[in-house]
Amino acid sequence: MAERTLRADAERSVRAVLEAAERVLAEDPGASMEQIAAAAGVARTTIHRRFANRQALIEALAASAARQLAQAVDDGRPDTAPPLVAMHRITANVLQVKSAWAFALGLPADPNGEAAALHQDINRRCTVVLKRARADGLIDEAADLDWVRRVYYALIGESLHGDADNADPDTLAARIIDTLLHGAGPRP
Amino acid sequence: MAERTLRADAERSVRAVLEAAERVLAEDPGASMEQIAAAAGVARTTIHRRFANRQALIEALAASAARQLAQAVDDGRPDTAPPLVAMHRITANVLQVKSAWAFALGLPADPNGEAAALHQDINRRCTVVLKRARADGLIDEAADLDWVRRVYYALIGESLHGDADNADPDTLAARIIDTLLHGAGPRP
DNA sequence: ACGAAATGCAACAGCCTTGATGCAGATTAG
DNA sequence: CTAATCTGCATCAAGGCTGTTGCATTTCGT
Repeated sequence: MAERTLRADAERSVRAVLEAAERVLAEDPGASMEQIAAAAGVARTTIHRRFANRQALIEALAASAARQLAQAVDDGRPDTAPPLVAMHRITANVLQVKSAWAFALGLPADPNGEAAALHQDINRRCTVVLKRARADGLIDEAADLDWVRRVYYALIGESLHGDADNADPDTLAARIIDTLLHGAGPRP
Repeated sequence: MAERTLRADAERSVRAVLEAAERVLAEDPGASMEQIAAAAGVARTTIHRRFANRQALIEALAASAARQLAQAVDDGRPDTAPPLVAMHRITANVLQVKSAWAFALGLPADPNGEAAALHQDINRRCTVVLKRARADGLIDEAADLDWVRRVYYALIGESLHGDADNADPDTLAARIIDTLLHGAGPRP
């Protein structure tokens, strides 16, 4: 993992390839290295110099995206901010990262890969926030927190499908949390 | 569309191929025709006799699955049964179909294909049920029904990810509808 | 039982993709 | 500036997948 420091231009190439891979593969998961290289403005051989296999590229892509997602969660201060505030900030942050790396984050995580560990860590932090929310009376005592977390993820994922929809992350986040906590039923 | 009546064994082959395609492609969307043929217990050439292209096979798969999904919705009597009953029955039915044809139903629908029309029809029926539920006071007057429908779909999709989970469709359906209507917040 | 339909098998050509290699020129670090 | 690094380009071999065809054999419909 600890690759010797790359030269500046090489690092730029790697980033360009990863971003191009996200764009191209999102539209066609079976796209060729050639297509990815073209989208990155790079020769195909350059990709092969940095990533041995197609799979190596994919794993690097997944790991990169997972790191950004973990950062997005951390930025919301899940351990210290008031639960409702943390949930809102985290949701808004995650929405942005997920919309930019939808393909990479939807990848089946290799159990021994870096991405899997990161996702597990994210799950932990998410559960922490939910527990704190429950302690504050925001979530029902009897609720199955694992199910709540899965519903939360699903709501985030669904929010991203709305294309030209209201693209403001804060508005979307508000709706997600409102739906998560209160559902669609009539308000008192 | 109106293919001349196939002989009984031919029809069996087609079914076997579609079921095998669902199984194989769900695990590896890039799997070869050879793998699908093997899983179907059929020679690769037989597939090519019934489906000109790989794409033709995929479209047929999507259409077949969409038909079953539409049937599952219809079986819940969305127009006549009491909204809550219809929602529960439809959800349970859909869960079963979706778990059996997850890959095919997740396929990007060709706008001019049969599958797209069916999905549109399903959306319509779903909206009808939701409107009836709102008229009965089950859903808030101010709720955005389009969002509610999308959340409903997302909850169904999420429920299928739980593998060896509680596999009883009725239990899962009950949780889905409860979450959709009330969320995770504290109960009165 | 008879003819039509369907299947398996083998073989083929065409195409695309993957990796690898060598080399000349551009870019960067110190 | 100078040497190391990086890149583009051209090329190559190997392998896999697709779609098709011909023929012998089995299965079905009536």
